[in-house]
Amino acid sequence: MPPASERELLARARELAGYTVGELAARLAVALPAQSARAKGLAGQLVERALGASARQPHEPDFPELGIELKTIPLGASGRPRESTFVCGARLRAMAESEWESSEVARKLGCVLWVPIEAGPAPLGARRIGAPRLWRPSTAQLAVLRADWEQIASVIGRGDVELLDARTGRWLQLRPKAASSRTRGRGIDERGAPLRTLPRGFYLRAVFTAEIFK
Amino acid sequence: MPPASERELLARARELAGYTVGELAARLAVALPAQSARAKGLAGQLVERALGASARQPHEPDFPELGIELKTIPLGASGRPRESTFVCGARLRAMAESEWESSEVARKLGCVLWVPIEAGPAPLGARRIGAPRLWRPSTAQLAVLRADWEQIASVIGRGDVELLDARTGRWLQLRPKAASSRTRGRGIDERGAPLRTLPRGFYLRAVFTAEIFK
DNA sequence: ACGGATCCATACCTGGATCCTG
DNA sequence: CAGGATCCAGGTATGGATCCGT
Repeated sequence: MPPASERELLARARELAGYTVGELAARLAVALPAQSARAKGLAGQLVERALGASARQPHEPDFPELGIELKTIPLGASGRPRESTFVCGARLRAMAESEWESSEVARKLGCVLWVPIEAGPAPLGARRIGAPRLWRPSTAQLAVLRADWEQIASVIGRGDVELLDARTGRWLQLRPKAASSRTRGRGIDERGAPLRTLPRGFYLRAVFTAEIFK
Repeated sequence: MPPASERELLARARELAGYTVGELAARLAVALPAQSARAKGLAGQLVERALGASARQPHEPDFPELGIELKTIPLGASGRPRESTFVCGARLRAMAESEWESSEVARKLGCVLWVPIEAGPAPLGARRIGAPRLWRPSTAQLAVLRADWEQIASVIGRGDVELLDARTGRWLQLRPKAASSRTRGRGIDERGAPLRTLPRGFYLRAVFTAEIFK
């Protein structure tokens, strides 16, 4: 079921291009909610299944053997991304001991298969899947992403996550990642003591992913 | 919905006595599985709901305001318990810093409302709920429970949980508490390093609970 | 008889992302 | 426009206990 090679993965992804999300859902026998707000991550999960992404352990890329991460991304009529892209959850307690090279962000972004999906206002079922793009960051891109990550990680590592907001970082940012603003996860404060705080995640700004789709 | 006093809780529990589990399930609009092996904790959950146990945070007793823990217990025709009683899960990593006075076992056992339920072989739906008993351990009982707990906790605290088995402890024992023997939870080894091991829980032996129902 | 194994319900967490005001 | 808020699916952890082979 999982693709045996990068080549096979790409071939499968190309076959999806042109189909609508509704057609894909029907093929996988999945019902689409009527309101798109009720289906936020659904298209991404359908594409995962269609491409044979493995049931993975947390922190693993979608295709562990290939080291490839899958991301769907909504493109507007202009061909530009309409939303930022979620990269991964931020593990606040472990951030102080993390380094860029071994970070989850670096591993997730090392190689990404982007699958564009037509953005609204069309109903989700009518939106078309686009041509996939396999991307590895350039040296210049990596340098910026790393600088953004290191800035954010150092603040979190000091226990000052509450001082950060989504304005930090040129291309990579930290934003809430939770069911609601009342959700609490585990972090650490300035003294290293346990702290219940809003869970956060790393996101790529749309201005950056637009570069990839230029 | 939660009882306002010990008196009110006991009154509610007395009203349940004499009903069958099937009658209680019907009143709460819950279906009983045909095989009793598929319904292991169900009677306990039905009684919780019938008595108004609060949706609690983990580590809290069932009735936090009253400091009372609810336990159902299967009694055979002889009036003796047919099973051991689960007390609470063992938090292997935190055990080294725990003390009996503030332990979850001591808090759970400080005051227990026992609700007997007729044991098999009758089908679950036909088993009758018995007369409740509000129990606080005697000084002598507490001393033994504490000694058992301290013996077990010291071994866990050393990181030697793998050396323990259910034979340790006169009245309180440690046994597996998991979906299967392959399940793994978080513990620590002799050096304090993280260890994935079988989750365990504290249980009261039936020879002990038999004392309470003498 | 009892030590080890297992079963259900429900809450919580994580990964999939997009929604929605000011 | 974009920062902050939110929504679903699926897996894991926990609390409710009893099952069952030796």
